[in-house]
Amino acid sequence: MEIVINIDDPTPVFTQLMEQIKTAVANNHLPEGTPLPSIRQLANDLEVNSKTVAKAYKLLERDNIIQSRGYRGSFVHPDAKSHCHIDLSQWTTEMLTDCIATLRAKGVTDSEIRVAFGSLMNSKF
Amino acid sequence: MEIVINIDDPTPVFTQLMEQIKTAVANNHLPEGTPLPSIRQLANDLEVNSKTVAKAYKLLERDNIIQSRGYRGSFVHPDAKSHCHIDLSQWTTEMLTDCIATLRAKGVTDSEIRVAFGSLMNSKF
DNA sequence: ATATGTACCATTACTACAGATGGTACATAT
DNA sequence: ATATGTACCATCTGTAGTAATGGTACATAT
Repeated sequence: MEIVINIDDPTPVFTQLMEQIKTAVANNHLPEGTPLPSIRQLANDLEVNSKTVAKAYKLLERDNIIQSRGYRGSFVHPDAKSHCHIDLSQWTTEMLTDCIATLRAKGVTDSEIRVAFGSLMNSKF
Repeated sequence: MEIVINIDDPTPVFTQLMEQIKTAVANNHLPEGTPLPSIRQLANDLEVNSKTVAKAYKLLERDNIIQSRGYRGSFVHPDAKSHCHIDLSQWTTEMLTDCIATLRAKGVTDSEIRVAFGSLMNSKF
């Protein structure tokens, strides 16, 4: 299992991490249950901040790609393969695309959409 | 017809303009067909930039509250009253609220929503 | 000439957020 | 002791958008 971080790549580090781990799971390079390097260990190896790795791990856990077991470490999720093709971000894009397209069709300005969106995201609900 | 701009109000000037004109139409202070002060004139009176007034007028025209007739000036839209209760911004808020709520319910991070939203708004489609 | 709406060009100040970094601390286990 | 994930605190840089300002110009009319 090799993870390579490309700093010249505009893609955020935590995203590169997620993608590579996800790909490794899909390609059977990381079978279900396989222990992953610890957050601190991986951060040290890749020379990135541990919070950055923690962020990637946290999102991967939310997507059911990996499992965190506290002091026991992190492992590939038992059903990782079936979940790693469920692209939540793609679904998010589709949802928003429809919504924005509808608004634009009604003549709502992009600026107005942005402002309304910003207000909604600020009011935590 | 009096329009007052409050600089201390965090509400943008062009928004204050829109609201007051809209309210005046709803309250019959500005009957359909009434000529509005010209963009430059109003900008001069209120001591704001003409582009700011133009922006308000443009949005009001999109909402069918007023009509611009080029060199002839701007007038209250013939069907202004029936349109001035159709709150496009409110409708926009409702659309986005639903969309965001759905995404959040699925566990999508606010940060992810923002990033996806930003990408979509940049790619002009 | 003068005035209308409109369409470009541009700049400035302000705000907000992402991404990443660093430090500290906790409970839990070996 | 050492290591695990995790949760706070914080700072910094870069980017991006809004709001508003200003200037110039155009076709169209009185």
